[in-house]
Amino acid sequence: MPASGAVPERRRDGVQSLDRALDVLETLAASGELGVSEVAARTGLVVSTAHRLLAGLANRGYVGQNPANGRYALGFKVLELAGGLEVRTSPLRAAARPHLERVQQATSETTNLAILDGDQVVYVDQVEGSHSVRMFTRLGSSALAHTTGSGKAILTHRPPEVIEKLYPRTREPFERPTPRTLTTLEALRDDFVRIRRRGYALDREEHEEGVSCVATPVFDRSGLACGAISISGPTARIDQADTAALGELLRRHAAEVSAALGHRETPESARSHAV
Amino acid sequence: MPASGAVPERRRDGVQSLDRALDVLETLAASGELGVSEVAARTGLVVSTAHRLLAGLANRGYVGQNPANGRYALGFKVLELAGGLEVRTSPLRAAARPHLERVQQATSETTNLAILDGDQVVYVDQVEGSHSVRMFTRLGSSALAHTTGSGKAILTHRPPEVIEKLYPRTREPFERPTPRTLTTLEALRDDFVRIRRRGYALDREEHEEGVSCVATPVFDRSGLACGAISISGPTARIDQADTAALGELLRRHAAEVSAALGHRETPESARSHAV
DNA sequence: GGCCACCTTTCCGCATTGCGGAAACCGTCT
DNA sequence: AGACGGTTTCCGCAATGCGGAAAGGTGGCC
Repeated sequence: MPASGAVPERRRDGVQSLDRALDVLETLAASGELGVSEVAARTGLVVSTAHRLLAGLANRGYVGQNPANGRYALGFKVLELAGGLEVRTSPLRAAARPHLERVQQATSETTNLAILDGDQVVYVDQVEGSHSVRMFTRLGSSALAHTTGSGKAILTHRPPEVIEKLYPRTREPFERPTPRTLTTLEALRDDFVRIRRRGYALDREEHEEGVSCVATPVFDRSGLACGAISISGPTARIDQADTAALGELLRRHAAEVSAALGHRETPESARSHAV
Repeated sequence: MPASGAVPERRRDGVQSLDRALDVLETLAASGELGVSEVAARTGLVVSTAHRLLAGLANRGYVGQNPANGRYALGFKVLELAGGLEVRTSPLRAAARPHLERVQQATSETTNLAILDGDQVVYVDQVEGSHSVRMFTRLGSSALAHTTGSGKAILTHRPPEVIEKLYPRTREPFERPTPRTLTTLEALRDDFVRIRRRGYALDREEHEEGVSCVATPVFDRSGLACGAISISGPTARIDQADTAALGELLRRHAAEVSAALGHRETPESARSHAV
């Protein structure tokens, strides 16, 4: 592009065709089945480029084409990739699964298993609640750790220097999806103290208006808080329930999950890692 | 590339950088954590290219870099992609999950939920057996349908013209991972008849030496065989068990899963779709 | 039944993009 | 310290992928 008067401005990170292909995949993941031109419209690509990328992804099985209408959707090869990740979360998931189910049965609410990835939590497993109005977190989705019960439950047991690196004062106020979100390091630290005292973390509409969540951390054999299990649902219902009882229920199950992972329960182990 | 004497041979399908990036992802999925140079070695790329692709993937969260040693591994963003697929398998998985667990408890063997994708089956859920020697199928992995119990169970209920398109005589002998694999359309059809009579499919080391499998199809509300549930384990153990009883167990559970999906159980519905 | 409109797919010349050799950088082990 | 194994950055060259446009399909409307 001769670019009349503009500065060339050559950005040197990212590979264009790869970036665009990932846009295409994410678009399909979000929207289900789409035609080439729809993909092009949503990604801002021209159709011929969208088509080339889709064809390339289809060759490899990452997208599939409906033979009836020629439209494209995510292919099952992406599951295989996820399977590669799974080996890393597998012991945790295996240990937590039955407990998620029991907690779900006891409360009828959606229960989740989350892990920490940088400053985000990733939901790696869940059992859906039985209420007609229930939480729906897509598996594999992520959220800012400081805005969620699970995130705060895990962060509480990270050493302070890690916290300071993740949440430097210079970044205040932290991103704020709702008015109740904690936006300063001090507010977070205060909450960590409360969480440690109570034994469970609470999120009352800090991540999303109308939804609340109770969460407790899970520890692996090295004593690291490697994940968290949580109950989430409409604030009205969570408020109505005895949150202390929910917290206690989660704590008991979390302790069993930790034990299954080889964590030795010493009364202060949770505390020692906390400070 | 001046390419001394060779024919240019410009292949026009596939986007080079995308293809290579997918190679990188698949390598990481298969191997876990790798350094740049290891990735380069395994994919046949030069290190600078491998690094560029890894950096591009890392920008988007599809790979993560261990800050300690600089090595790369799959990132959690791939889970999010898989979550996009999940919405398509979700009702099936939700309906089948409890039954997989019960079958696993009753038999102590690994139980799987598989769907058909072209001529392959994809394992979309599983409950691991409790034996110390047990089947390990990675979630999201796929296998040639004609070599597996689940695949044959589903194919049995596909119309003959679909079967003929998938398995044309011209492709005989079909791919053959073990000596017992069925390699002709006729052999497959004979097996379909047996499967219909018995009510369950059997795979005695047709997919992998030493492992056998019993499987039954699951039907959705439109009467389509949308998946299969199966038990798999070492041939010795499967043989020792009463395969007819295993088949019957699976049939009962498969019927319940089908019912949960809205399939109306008419005695000949299975048969009518079969022929 | 035939035309039209919209969609997917293919084509091809141009220059932008990504390639890869080589050099810089960084930490560890001897 | 020095050397080695690794990651990361740099940069000129041309192969690669870009996108406008045309071709090929399909279904819906008159």
